[in-house]
Amino acid sequence: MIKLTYAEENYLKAIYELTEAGKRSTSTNDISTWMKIKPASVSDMLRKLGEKTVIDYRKYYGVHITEEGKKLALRTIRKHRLWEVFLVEKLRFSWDEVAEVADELEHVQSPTLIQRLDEYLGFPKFDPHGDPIPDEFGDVRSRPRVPLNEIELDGTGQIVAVKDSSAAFLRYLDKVGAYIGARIKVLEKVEFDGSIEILVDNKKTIFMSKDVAGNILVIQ
Amino acid sequence: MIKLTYAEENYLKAIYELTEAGKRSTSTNDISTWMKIKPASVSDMLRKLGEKTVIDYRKYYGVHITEEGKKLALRTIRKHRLWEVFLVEKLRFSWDEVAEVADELEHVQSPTLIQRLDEYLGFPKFDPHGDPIPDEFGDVRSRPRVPLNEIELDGTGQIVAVKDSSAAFLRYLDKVGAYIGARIKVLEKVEFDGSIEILVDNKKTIFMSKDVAGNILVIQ
DNA sequence: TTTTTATTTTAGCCTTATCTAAAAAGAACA
DNA sequence: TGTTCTTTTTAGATAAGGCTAAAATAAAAA
Ligand SMILES: [Mn+2]
Ligand SMILES: [Mn+2]
Ligand SMILES: [Mn+2]
Ligand SMILES: [Mn+2]
Repeated sequence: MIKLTYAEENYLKAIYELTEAGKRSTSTNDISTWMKIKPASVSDMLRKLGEKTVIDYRKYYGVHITEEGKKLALRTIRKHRLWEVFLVEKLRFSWDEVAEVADELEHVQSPTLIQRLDEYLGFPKFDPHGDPIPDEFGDVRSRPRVPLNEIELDGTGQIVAVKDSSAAFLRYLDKVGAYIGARIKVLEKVEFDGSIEILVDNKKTIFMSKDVAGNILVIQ
Repeated sequence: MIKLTYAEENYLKAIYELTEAGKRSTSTNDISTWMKIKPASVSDMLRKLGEKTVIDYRKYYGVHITEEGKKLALRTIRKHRLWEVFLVEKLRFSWDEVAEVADELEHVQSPTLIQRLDEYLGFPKFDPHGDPIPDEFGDVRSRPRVPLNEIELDGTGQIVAVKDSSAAFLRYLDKVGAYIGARIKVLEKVEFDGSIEILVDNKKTIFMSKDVAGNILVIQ
C-alpha cells in the first residue's frame, strides 16, 4: 500500500484538481502557481511522486495522474469536503471560512473516522460549495451545472456552486444574499453589459454584473 | 506570540503530563520512555523548547514547565479532550479507540474551530476517560478521585477515570461491563488478596482483582 | 575519595520539504 | 536553422526532527 506524507497528499490533490479541470495534464509552473511553492521544489516533488507511481512524470513534459494516484487524490478530496460539510452544518462556519481548516483536517488518518463522519452527516453528496463528495470507492456523481449568466430570461434554477471560491467572492455573495441552495429566477437580462437581475427564493431581487453571474453555477 | 510545531506541541504536552503527575520536574529519560523517542532526540528538543521559553532547562538536571508553557500545553490538552468527547458522543467511538485519532486532531490550528466544537458539545467538563477539560483560559476543575480498591465495604461512588488508559485495559473494562459514569457499590472485599466484588448500576455484579480496582478511579 | 555505573549530551548522519541561483532543455522567432 | 526566450531541472543550502555511536557528566558504590 502506498503511503503519502501530508505534503505529498497536498501535491496530489492539487494535480488532480488541475488536471480534472479540462486538460489531462498539467505543468510544473501551473502547480507552482496554484500551490504557491517555487518551481524548483515542485520539480523535486514530481520526481518523488513519479517514483511512488501516483503520477506519470516525463521530465520537461508535465504530469498525468495515474489510476492509483486518482484514487488517493479522491480520498483526500472526500475527506476535505466531508469536513467542510461538518464545519458548516454542525459548527455554523460560513462557507468562506471552511477551506483553510479543512485543508488541515483532510490529512487526519483514520478510515473509521471518515466513515463515521459521513454517516453522522447523513451521507451528504455535495459540499458547501456545491462540489460533489466522492464515495468511499472514489465514485463521483456530478450534476450538470450552468453559469448563471447563461440562463435565459424567466428561467429558474438553484445555485449549487461557484467557480471562484476566494473568500472575497464568497463574502460578497453572502452580503448580497446569494448562497448555495438558493432558488433563483432570472427577471431581467441587460443587453449591453450582460448584467442581470434575479429573484432569490421568491423574496429578494439582486442585481449583478455578468462577471459575478459567470462565476455562479446553477442546476436547472 | 510563541508558535509551536506539531512535534513541539507533543513534547510540551508530554512534559506537562509527566510533571503534573506529582513531581514538579521530569527527566530526559522519562520523556524518552513516555514518548518512545530516543534520549538523544529528546535532549535536542529540550534545548529548543528552552530557547522558546516554554520550559526551564538546565542541562543534566531535568526540566520544569514555565507558566507560558503550561498555558500552551493546556491548550493542546483542551483540544485533545474536546475531540475525544466528539468522537465518543457524536461518532460512537469507544473510549479505547479515541486517543490515537485525538493525538492528530489536537494539532489542528483554529481557535474558532475549538470554540465552536466546545459549544456544539455543550461545554463538557470531562473527557471520556474522566479527565477534566481545561477551559479556554487554561483553568481546570478536577474532582477528588479515589482508587476503587480504597472504597470501604458497602461504599458507593461513580467511576470517573482510569489510571491505566492502555487500550488493553479499557477493552477489558468494557468486556466486564465497567465504564466511565457507572454507579457502583462495593459488595465484598476479600481480605487475603484485596480483590473485590462490586454492583454496577444496581444491576450487574463484577469481580475484580485488587490490581484492576486500583486502576479505576471513583468519586464518592 | 576514588571508581564504576547510569544518565544525558554532543557529534555526525539521514530524510523530508522548502528555498535561491545556475544550468539545461524545449519552444518560439527571425 | 540558428538564436533568443521561457520553462524546467539540477546543485547546493537550510531547517525540522529523527537516529546511532561516542563523549561528558552526575549519581552510586566501593
Ligand atoms: Mn491540505
Ligand atoms: Mn469545497
Ligand atoms: Mn499529538
Ligand atoms: Mn482522554
